[in-house]
Amino acid sequence: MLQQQPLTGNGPSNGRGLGVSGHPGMHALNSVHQPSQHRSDGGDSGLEGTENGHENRRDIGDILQQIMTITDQSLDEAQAKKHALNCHRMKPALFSVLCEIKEKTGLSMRNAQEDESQDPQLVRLDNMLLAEGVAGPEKGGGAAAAVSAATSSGGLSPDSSLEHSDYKSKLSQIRGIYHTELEKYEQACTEFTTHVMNLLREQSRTRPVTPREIERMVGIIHRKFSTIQTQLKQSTCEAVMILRSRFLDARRKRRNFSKQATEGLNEYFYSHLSNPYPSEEAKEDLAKLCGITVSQVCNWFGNKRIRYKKNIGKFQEEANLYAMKTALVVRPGDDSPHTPNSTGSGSFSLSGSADLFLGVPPVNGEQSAYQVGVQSNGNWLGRNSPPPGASPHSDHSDISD
DNA sequence: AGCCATGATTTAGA
DNA sequence: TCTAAATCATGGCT
Repeated sequence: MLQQQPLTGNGPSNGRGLGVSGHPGMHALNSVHQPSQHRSDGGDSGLEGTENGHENRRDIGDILQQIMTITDQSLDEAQAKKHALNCHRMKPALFSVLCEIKEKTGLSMRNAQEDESQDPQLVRLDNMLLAEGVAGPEKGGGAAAAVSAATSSGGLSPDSSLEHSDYKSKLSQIRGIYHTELEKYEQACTEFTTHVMNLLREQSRTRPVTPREIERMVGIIHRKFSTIQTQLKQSTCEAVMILRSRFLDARRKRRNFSKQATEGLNEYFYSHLSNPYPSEEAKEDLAKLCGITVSQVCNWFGNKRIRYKKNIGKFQEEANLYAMKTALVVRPGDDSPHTPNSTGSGSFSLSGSADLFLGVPPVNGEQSAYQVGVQSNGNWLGRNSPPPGASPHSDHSDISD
């Protein structure tokens, strides 16, 4: 590399100043030019101390002169000069001077602070897309996780597999669009970068283009495209969120339980009418039996209790129906206490015997056996909350006492 | 469309 | 944390 020292700090330039003194970085050039005005001075430090140094300074001054007058010449002349400059033995020196000047100009300052540090927002979006199964590997992952989360927390019954596939297909649609767009952007980015790099390479024949400048330019392009990508990711996230909220919003997708499930729940309810508070274990059994979640069982019992209590008369018929049903399968003499499903039979008939102490369907609108039994015991209908430790395990005895 | 049934959610209390 | 009670929101029937 050529030494730069002799090119700077050499006193005032001539009045002509090469016509470039207005440029922010051109004071250096002025200084560069200056030696040409004092060619005979000699005796300076560095290169100036040698014959070679004098020679170099004179050459650079000549080159700059030529550059500055180039616009006054015809195109052919200019081309010839350009060629001459390209072939000039001092070209590398001038080139490095210009590089140094460029280094100090706006481009280097402007982008200094833009240097990469991962955008936290982008990281968040990436993580979310990964979690949702939009980004990352195609199979399993987020989509399946979202679906399983939906079933476990939202309480969708297994027969909502239709919705699952719907959700999956919609998610894969979003995924498809996302990846297509992402690919497009990446391709465009690559193309554009290549184009710009070619352009810079082309320009590097006539002006100094440092690798760092190319790097910065590429950085700028990538940042621009990354902004677009962020927007794409944001939109994708929004789409997934909307899809998810619709899918998970159980209210929106409320489905009545299957007849079998409702029957199972009712059987338990009416056979434990004196204390319709299933234990945790019983809830789990019921959930399993009815193909619903434990929380749905809780909801159902909560609703049932309050609605039954509010309008016992309305539920009389239903109560009688289940009383008959249950009575039919009661085994005479079987009074062993157990949870409904402890036998694993899938029927609540055995435990039902406890509350069927009257077991007789009422005739034409009279108070039902359940009603009499429950009220005479002053149980849950008369209180605001269940007794501490209320459990179906103990409720068998509280009526027959 | 209107009504009722029903599953889910919210709020307050113990 | 569980429950009662009120309320919301949807399904399904007429």
